[in-house]
Amino acid sequence: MNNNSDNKNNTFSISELAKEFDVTTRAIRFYEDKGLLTPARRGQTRIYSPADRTKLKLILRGKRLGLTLDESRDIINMYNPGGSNEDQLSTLLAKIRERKNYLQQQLHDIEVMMLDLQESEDRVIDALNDLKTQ
Amino acid sequence: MNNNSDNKNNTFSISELAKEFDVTTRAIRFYEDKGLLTPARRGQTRIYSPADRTKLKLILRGKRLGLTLDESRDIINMYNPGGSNEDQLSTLLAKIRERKNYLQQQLHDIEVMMLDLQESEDRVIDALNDLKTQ
DNA sequence: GTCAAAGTTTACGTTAACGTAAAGGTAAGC
DNA sequence: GCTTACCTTTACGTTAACGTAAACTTTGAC
Repeated sequence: MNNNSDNKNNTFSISELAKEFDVTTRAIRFYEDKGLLTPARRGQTRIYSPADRTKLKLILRGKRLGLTLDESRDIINMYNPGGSNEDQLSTLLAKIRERKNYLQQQLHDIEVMMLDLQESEDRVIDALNDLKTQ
Repeated sequence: MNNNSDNKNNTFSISELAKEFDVTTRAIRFYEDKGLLTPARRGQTRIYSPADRTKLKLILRGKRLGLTLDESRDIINMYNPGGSNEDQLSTLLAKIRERKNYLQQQLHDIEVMMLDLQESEDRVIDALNDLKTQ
């Protein structure tokens, strides 16, 4: 056996995750600083579980949707109720629904922008054809 | 007639637009600094046409989708071919398609996140029901 | 043992997108 | 003429999300 960090238990090194998701290790450590990830350690070295990997995935998805890291952390926390107090649950429910509404708005924005771009594309294609059949 | 800036020709003052879209006048001027808007002037005062208003709308839509102002400017410029050179048109076409791909990715991200949030919402609702029927 | 690759911490630098004064011009209403 | 409301420019401040560099340790391969 020659290279890979972990062969049996499925865990990941920081550079493995960095490669897989095409981010820098600096970024991953930064997410940890901000409290979004809390990998285990073997000595000094960080060891990432599949759960950590999933969280990173969620973070990056959030980024693509224009969320801040704080917002992504909130969303990640939404996935496991945790505090079972009724007030907390209600607050959480409200947040979830607010998020869904925002996503709904984004969906609409994308639809409209897609249509606009499609029109632009059509016009550009027409213009190109005009040049060629000239 | 008592207040509004313009009664006949439909133009807008900076604060009118600021109110309508719920942004600050500072932000609107900033977009101008960055070359995204170029309103007419009456003396020093900025006067916005419906076209300017539309551009502002595009900018804000872009923001909601996580675009930078530079990217939004690019997109706005995509809407009118302008330079009719063939190379330019091809480049433009490529950009448009790249944008569409990105939006496609975002659509997928939203779908997935929506589903995840729906599951979370269901779980939270169940938890709340459990508390009440306890 | 040593060399390169990958890991670590600490810390200063950078960019985007405005916020927030400061200091002043202009026009309407009283 | 004075206030009030809205406009202007100039300019320094701020936050988020890392980049980049320095200085050091650990580890597998030869």
